Amino acid sequence: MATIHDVALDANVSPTTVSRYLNHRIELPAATAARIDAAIAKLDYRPNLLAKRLSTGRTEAIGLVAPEIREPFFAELASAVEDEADRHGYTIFMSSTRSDRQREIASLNRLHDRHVDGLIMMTNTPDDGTLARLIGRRRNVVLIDEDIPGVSVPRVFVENEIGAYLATRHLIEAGHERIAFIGGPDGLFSVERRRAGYVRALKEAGLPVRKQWMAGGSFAAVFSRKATLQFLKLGNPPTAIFGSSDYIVIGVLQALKQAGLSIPRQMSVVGFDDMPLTELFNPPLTAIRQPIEALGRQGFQVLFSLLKGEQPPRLTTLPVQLIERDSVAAPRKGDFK
Amino acid sequence: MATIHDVALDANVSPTTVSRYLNHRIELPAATAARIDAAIAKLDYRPNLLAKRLSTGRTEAIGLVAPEIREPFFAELASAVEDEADRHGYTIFMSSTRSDRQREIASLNRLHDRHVDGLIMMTNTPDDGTLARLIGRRRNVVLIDEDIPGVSVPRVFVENEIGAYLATRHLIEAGHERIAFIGGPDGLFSVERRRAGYVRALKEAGLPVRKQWMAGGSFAAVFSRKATLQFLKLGNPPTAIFGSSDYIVIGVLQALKQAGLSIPRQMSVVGFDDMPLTELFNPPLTAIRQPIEALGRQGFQVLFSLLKGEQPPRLTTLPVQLIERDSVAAPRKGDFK
DNA sequence: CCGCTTTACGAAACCGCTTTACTGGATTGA
DNA sequence: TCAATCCAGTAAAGCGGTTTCGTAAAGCGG
Repeated sequence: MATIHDVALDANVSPTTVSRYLNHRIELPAATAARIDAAIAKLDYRPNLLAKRLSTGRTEAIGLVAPEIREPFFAELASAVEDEADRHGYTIFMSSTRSDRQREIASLNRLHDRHVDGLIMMTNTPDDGTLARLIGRRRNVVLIDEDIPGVSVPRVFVENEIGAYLATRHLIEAGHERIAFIGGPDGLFSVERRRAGYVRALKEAGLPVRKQWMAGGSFAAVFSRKATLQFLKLGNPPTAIFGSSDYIVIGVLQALKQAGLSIPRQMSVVGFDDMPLTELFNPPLTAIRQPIEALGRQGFQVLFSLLKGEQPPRLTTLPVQLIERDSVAAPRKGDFK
Repeated sequence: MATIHDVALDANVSPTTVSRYLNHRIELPAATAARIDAAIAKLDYRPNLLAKRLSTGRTEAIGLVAPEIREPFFAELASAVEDEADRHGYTIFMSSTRSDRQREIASLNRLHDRHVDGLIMMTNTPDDGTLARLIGRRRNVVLIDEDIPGVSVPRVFVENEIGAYLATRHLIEAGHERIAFIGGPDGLFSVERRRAGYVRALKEAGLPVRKQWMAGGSFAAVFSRKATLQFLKLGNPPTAIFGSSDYIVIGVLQALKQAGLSIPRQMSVVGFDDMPLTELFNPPLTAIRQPIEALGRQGFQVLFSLLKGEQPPRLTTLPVQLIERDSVAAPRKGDFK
């Protein structure tokens, strides 16, 4: 394969000139430029990226760290990041952490190892400080979707509290008074915010906030399935469930199906995320839509400006939106139990 | 940051020795090894990957090229590849081609540019020879899921023909005699195979193969929706539809909903892929399951052996399986039209 | 004790690009 | 006309590893 030397030789200039010409660090007389262009074409020259990277110390790649890239929410987000990155000449490395601390740390170390120039990080397991400490030492990290307390890197979030408020109010407006909430892992920032929005809507409507109608602890579907079955056993079961993530709602759906309850006739359900394909669910899911695409693009933009040495905003908050489909109806008192 | 020189200095050996020790190309007396280990720990030395890559010419990264990584099928597959790659010390670059030839070519060029050591390639647009020519020049390419005629790289496919046969026979056994088939883009290998399986099942059962019950041309949901509505307008409409991909079935579902037909009472539907979440669809989808995970892992394995200079099998074919859910029932003659 | 093998390691070239510091000649301003 | 400036480049030193070739010293068999 041709190197920059071969091109230089053929064009009768020095490698320096070729390099600077290609990197737009010099303006050459048309004749010289033409000779170089001709040589490049003739030799089918392609700069050796490996050499370039060693020389510049930059990889023009960024890492995207998510709990599980195969899940629609993250897949969609990854796709947006990739597209935005591609348009700026960056490629992306993806890694799934399976919500495992060790894998999260390994991803962070990739940044340290110059695998990538920067990192867009998503986590959904509460940090005990390990992650915060590690991130504190790194430059060029952007946090997306979920906070890690104690770190000061730029963050891009959505309006979690408002979204939960909207969802809950939607249920209240449909006539529900017994509304359950299923959150995710305890201590997780977004979960707390969503719980806060739920509580605010209830209080505002003068409805009681009952501990037995609130569950949490994990995003796993098995968990929310159990929680839902728990709810159904109550003497005073909820008539609606707000799941603080669509994954949680999947478990809710499974539980209701298992219990033979029909949605929304016997139980109304609202999700959070509005991840792809939920409109094809049975029934099509009413949910708070996160601006997944915008989240990804903004995430890259913020990282990009960080890489350029700029000072991006410390916090970007993106709006959410209630998407009404068919999983919410008025409650039918005494319909069961 | 500490370099190999610093370590060498501290351990009182040469960089050569450190390098060879770290790459297991030499066996050192315990004392020397201990000195090196100590120096590494003390200086928190991490090999500069960029230098290593330039030096070896290897990146220990592979590319994964798919039409659209955000779609569940590819997301799942990507996840499997990533996991398998990770376990062998490889990282993966993903890119979505949006079924765009230019983007496919760009991905291939990444391999040429030493971005990656190898490529796992998926395409779903029939090739006019461009791709085949390009791939012919590249080493270390593995084709997954879909063929490109005229290339001789290793391939990993599923039993497309058998899968379609199973799906069709399943419908026949349920009592259907008017079974439609919606394929994907014309000329696509997997689509042809699936059509062949469909035809074989029909013929074997002595059922007629009718052109007006067969559609094709694209994987897009809008397309299959139109095709389905076409079917419904026939004087003699099918009572069951076999969609040669779950994406196609999504369009079918939309059309049937639009037409107010219930599944499976008025129309039975079978999909192909069994991508994640379709069990939550309305109704839960009966489909031929592709072994997505195995496809990804095998794909990596084959590429890996290619990278090691071995001769992997030219063709690996993985088995499929019929997953029965609730979208198939016996036809009810004269139920509509 | 001599020649040979093994052990333990090192010097230096190399991977291919970028970048800093510099130069010889042409142009310009005073 | 002479110094200053600009133009069009260049030589050479990195970047930080790997790898080839080689050697001094120790071990060993006869």
